[in-house]
Amino acid sequence: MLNPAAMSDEPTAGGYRKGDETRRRILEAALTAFGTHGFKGATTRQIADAATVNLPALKYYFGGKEGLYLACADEIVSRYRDRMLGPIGAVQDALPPGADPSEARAALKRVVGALAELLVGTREAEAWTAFVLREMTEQGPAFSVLYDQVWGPGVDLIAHLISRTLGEAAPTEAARLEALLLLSSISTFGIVRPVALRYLDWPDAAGQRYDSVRRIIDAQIDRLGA
Amino acid sequence: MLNPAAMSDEPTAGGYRKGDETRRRILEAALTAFGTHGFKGATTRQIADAATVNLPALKYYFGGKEGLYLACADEIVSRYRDRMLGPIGAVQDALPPGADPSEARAALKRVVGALAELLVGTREAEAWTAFVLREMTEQGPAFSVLYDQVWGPGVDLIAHLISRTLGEAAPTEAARLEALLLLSSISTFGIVRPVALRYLDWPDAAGQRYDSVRRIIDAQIDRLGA
DNA sequence: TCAAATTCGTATCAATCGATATACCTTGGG
DNA sequence: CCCAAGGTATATCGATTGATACGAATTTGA
Repeated sequence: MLNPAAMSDEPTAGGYRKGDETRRRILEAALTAFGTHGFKGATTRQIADAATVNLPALKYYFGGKEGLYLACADEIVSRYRDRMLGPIGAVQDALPPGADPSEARAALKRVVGALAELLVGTREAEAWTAFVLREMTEQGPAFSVLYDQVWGPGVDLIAHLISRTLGEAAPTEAARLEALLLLSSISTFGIVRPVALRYLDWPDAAGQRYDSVRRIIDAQIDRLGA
Repeated sequence: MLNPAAMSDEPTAGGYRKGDETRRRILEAALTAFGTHGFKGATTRQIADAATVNLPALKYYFGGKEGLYLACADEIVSRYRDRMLGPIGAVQDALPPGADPSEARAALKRVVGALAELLVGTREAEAWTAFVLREMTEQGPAFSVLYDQVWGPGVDLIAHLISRTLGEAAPTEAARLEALLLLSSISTFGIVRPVALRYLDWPDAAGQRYDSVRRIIDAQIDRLGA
């Protein structure tokens, strides 16, 4: 086969090893570049250079710039699921329909905590968050997949947990708004992290520092419905 | 004079009237374009077309694309001041050093409310918010002016009011973090407004709708220190 | 009204970017 | 060892972009 990009999303099926590794390097470089500079701001040469491959490799593996962009979106969806589906599933299992509001509050803390750790605590997620938020703003080619697979479900889940925390049967408009604002604050803190760290005089957001963020968010959740 | 861009930031001094109007049209189009698509994403032809001028007009009035970008940053600073300096001054006048925490809380509500109205309630501010937040992320040529004149003072003020609300003499790290998260949630709601409105089934963010946002933020402030 | 300053429009250049034609090297099954 | 499939590298094309040379049109003050 001449062009892996024409087949399924997964790495080359039969598979020489080397190709998958190259593919991964390109994807990694593209995530950073697109996240930092946006679709138009990132150039294919920049990405190829950062991945230490030559220009045609991008076409070879992803069919072109837009294909690479969409592959990045899929990768973000995949990584989001890898990190969040566990916590989410555990929460839903531990929260039967008739559960207590206090249990819902604890579940909300767990989910939001996991999300905050992902978005605020890891340096790599900076690019993903910027990528997703940018796509929510510009509504580019990857909008629908990111909205349907990441943003929408994320807000829905948090809105649902908030509403359960408040003792409601189903999310009210206020609960959904509260969920949007909560998710927004975490997302943005992820994006503007360099500036936020500079403002707080923090060298990084690891360890104890990240705990401060989590403590504040937990306090916000504790005060829900007060 | 051949090139107004070479002189002071303000509209042509001696001044033919028509030039100022053209200059304003270009600036308006550029704010929208840069806010929506970023520095590289927006093209000079696009901006010229939207402003119904020809291409060389951009060089004539702003010296080039980057000059126009910086002029946009200055314009944002200027508009931010026009809308916020009033409320901010009123708050500081009404809040002497020995004031009660409850007064500080009311002041915080007024300032954040004014900010929320500006960022969430007006459609034009969508571009400004996107512009500022993008610059905080990418740290482009307009970073320092926006950080020094808008972002930094804004967070500082809110942190200060939060700390006063909590009865502290000076902002602690927790207060500054809380301020960052509060400002982040408002900013992002401004950026992703189209998506947020779609999620909430709102046709727009005007009137009663905007009141809902304000009510939630007020409730968050009420719960501060609880 | 006239001349100077200002503003606007046409045409075009040079650089950059995404894409690709084409040939060469590498890998692995037989 | 061979050869087909997989992977890499060089060189270049066409389109777009920011910039600008140059002159025409308009506005202002005397």
